[in-house]
Amino acid sequence: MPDSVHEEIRKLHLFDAMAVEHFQTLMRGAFVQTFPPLVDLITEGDPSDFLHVLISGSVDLFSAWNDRETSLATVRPVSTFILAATIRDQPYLMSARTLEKSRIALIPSAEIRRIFDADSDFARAIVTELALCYRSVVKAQKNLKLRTSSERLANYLLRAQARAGGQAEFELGFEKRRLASVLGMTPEHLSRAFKGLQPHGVVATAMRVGIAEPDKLKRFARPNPLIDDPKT
Amino acid sequence: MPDSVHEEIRKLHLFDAMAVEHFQTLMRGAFVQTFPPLVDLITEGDPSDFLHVLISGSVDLFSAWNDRETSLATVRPVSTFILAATIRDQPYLMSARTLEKSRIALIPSAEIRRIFDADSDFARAIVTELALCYRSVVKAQKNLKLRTSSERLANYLLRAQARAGGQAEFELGFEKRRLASVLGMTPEHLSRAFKGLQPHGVVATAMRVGIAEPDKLKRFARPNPLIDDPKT
DNA sequence: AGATGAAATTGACAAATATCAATATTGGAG
DNA sequence: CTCCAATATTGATATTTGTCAATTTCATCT
Repeated sequence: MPDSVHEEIRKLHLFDAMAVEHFQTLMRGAFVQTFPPLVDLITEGDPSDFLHVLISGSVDLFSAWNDRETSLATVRPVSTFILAATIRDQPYLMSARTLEKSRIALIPSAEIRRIFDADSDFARAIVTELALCYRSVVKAQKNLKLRTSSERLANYLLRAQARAGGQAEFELGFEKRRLASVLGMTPEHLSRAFKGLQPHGVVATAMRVGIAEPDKLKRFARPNPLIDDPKT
Repeated sequence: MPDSVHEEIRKLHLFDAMAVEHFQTLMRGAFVQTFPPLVDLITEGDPSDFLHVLISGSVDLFSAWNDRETSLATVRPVSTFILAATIRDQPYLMSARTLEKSRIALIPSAEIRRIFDADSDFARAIVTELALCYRSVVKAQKNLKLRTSSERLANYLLRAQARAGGQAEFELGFEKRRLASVLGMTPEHLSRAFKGLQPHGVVATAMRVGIAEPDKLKRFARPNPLIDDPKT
């Protein structure tokens, strides 16, 4: 594995405080692989053999049951995924597939657990990371249970706009069918939801979205930091 | 705070490995209070001043937005709640209220964070606890996004039966209106969902539920350990 | 035991969301 | 640049879920 990747992983909050020798141990057992788009990386129910670190590209975390399937989250670089399964040495709860060509570092879970026992700085970093993950799922749960689909879309667009730097017009970033799944609705319904937001100043063309009057949209969306702010 | 309570808290996985002196420090700053039913303990958005440990009774974790409200979980003794907010020193994401008369130990969050930095055994225990919490919310999310309300009810009943020791008839444990909220539906709809499960062998009378033919119900519910097993 | 108020159920209806089929659009491959 | 296949949209309709009002059941207090 090239040193530049080491450095990038080391920069992650999860790894930046641990002892050098422990980090090197982890990296010795790890390897980097490049995957084409739409490759299944892990399948829910499988044993959690590797902690994954997404270096570049993007990954969809999803789950299936009884012929239905839903997207639970999108992983963007540089970050880890399926940390909880690794820590608990339990099967994955979600499946993962690449959305585009992606470079992923794989660190053996057994090593992670071993170093976790030996390095308390690493253990503390894991706590912070897990608490953050936990809170983000709680927010997703509130979003889903307390809001209608249009409200979820409206708030999603406001968040996407903030992520894009606050400009009035921005790229949607991924396919509408996946957005629909993330938001918990069908693609057809999403299409109509976009239309329903037109009176609130949303202009959607292909992959670009414009928010004419953010205040107007906000009056409809009623964003709330306890649901929508990824930082808290 | 009486010693018997110390012992009970000490028995919790979260506290059973930490150094004695650290545990005692925590207990010195802590206090126990008894609350009547339906008392608001915490309100989402408030700073997380205390880690709560439920000694007896039961507590509803819920959230509100825009005049709507939903139950997210029920806490049963003996366990902690709002650990993630405490660790991250961030506002609570959920509100909490007692469902019945409850005894609750309150441990100052600042102390928890201090000992967390000093005691690596404690830090490790927190990791395990958080990973468990995280996975349980992911399961709840999958339950909500992949299943219809009848399917959620059916699987809930199977889990409740397992919790009650597997007997054919068992107590529901709490009000149907709250069950409805937990399952993400209205009380009226829940009432109809119960009826809809009659052909699958469910007999519901007041607070008691009977499952005549578990296999029949399972064929409809299709329980899945990656959603329904609280242990994995 | 009877009265009382909350919770649960039922019925009629409305809204939200999904499904299916048809058409339009779009982003790439050659 | 054009065609192709996937994606997105639209329309019509079905299903699921929610709302409101009326009624019944239940638990509890006296």
